[in-house]
Amino acid sequence: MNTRDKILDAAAHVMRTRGFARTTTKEIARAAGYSEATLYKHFQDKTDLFLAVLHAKLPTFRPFAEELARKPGAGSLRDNLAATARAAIEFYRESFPMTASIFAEPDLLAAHRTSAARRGAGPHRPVEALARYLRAEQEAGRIRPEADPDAGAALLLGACLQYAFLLSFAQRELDPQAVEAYAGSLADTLVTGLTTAR
Amino acid sequence: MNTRDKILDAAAHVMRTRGFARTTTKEIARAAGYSEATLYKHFQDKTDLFLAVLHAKLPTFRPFAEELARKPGAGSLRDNLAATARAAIEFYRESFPMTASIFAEPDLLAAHRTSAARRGAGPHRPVEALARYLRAEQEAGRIRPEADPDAGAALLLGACLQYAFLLSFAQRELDPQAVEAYAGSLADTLVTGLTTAR
DNA sequence: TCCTAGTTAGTGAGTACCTACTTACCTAGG
DNA sequence: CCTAGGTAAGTAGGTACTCACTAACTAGGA
Repeated sequence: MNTRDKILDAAAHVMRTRGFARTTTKEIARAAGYSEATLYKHFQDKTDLFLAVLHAKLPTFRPFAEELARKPGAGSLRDNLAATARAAIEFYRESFPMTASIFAEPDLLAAHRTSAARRGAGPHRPVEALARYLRAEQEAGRIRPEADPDAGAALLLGACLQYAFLLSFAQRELDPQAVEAYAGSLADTLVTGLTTAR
Repeated sequence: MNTRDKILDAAAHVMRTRGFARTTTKEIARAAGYSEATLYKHFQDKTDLFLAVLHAKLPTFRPFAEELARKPGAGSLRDNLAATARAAIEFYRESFPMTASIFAEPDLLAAHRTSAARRGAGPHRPVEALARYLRAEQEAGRIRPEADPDAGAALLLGACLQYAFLLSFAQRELDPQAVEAYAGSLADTLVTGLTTAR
């Protein structure tokens, strides 16, 4: 692992523990095992370093979205949704602390938003992926035609985001059994809504 | 309005615009129209001031929760849920920037969590209020008995939280027409799920 | 095989600035 | 005269960032 990556690793670690705003260049340098001046050989300034950390270390939903794209027609709709909910809770749980803390720095938020948009990333992508899957199931006839796939996707993933938010707020760990039960009842409630005539 | 309240107002305003972490005592004092030293006549230190701001200025869901408690049996379930969604989006939209930015300061988050718990507030309260309403409707026979009111509440409010989150991230204003349509399709999707047999 | 010059990766010791917080003082009302 | 509310002018410590420097390695010409 080269120096730049070591610095990114250390910065991500310090950001997660000390919090975004309280992270100092001195602390990052010490955690990485280099001097402060070395940071500035590899990054223009602190903002540049933070954007690089966000780019490199924010978890991505892409692998699961790709799996979801292969699923229409296979497996039960309910189980697919429950699996999506479990993956989404983990995804949001991992990304939330870092994402939320960017809101403390409006300037950084703006910079991150533009750089993320340029890369085609963004927080709405999971919802879009799930909505695409639901539309495919709708065309395959497994979801009733009047249903709204966008609303369905927003409901399921919103509940997952909220779950992760509450866990972060309470500073609790994930309990796999509780997640399993929660994801299941979300899927049950949602599927019945999507598949049953009024 | 007394000095203390003026300071709280100014602090809340600066926190919203400059961001939580970047807010300085000097800036608050200037915005309030007092000297920096005056802040310390009214608050012990900066943390004490911030906790007071959070206590005084965080929006509350209580008025709407109370209205919701009077509703079971009156009006259509769908319209009640759509109204709840609209209120929740506004509530989350207002409280999210401040709430999320606390995550940048783990120490402050912990302090706020304990002080909020002591006052009986907390981010889970809206979900609980909605779940209580849904249970009442279930007992009144307007929701099928096998449905899970907790899951229903989590789905609806989660989607609203997510909507507010995305708006904050995109730094867009609320578009009442879009909110109306969004809340409606959420309620439609959810109600069908809660009221129809499989 | 040496000598030399350039490059790369890193650092110790600062600097200029900003921050939360304090002190000594003032002033008006009761 | 005392006290509550207010201030100007600090202080001590922390912050991002810079600069002059070193040591190790590389390339290439005589």
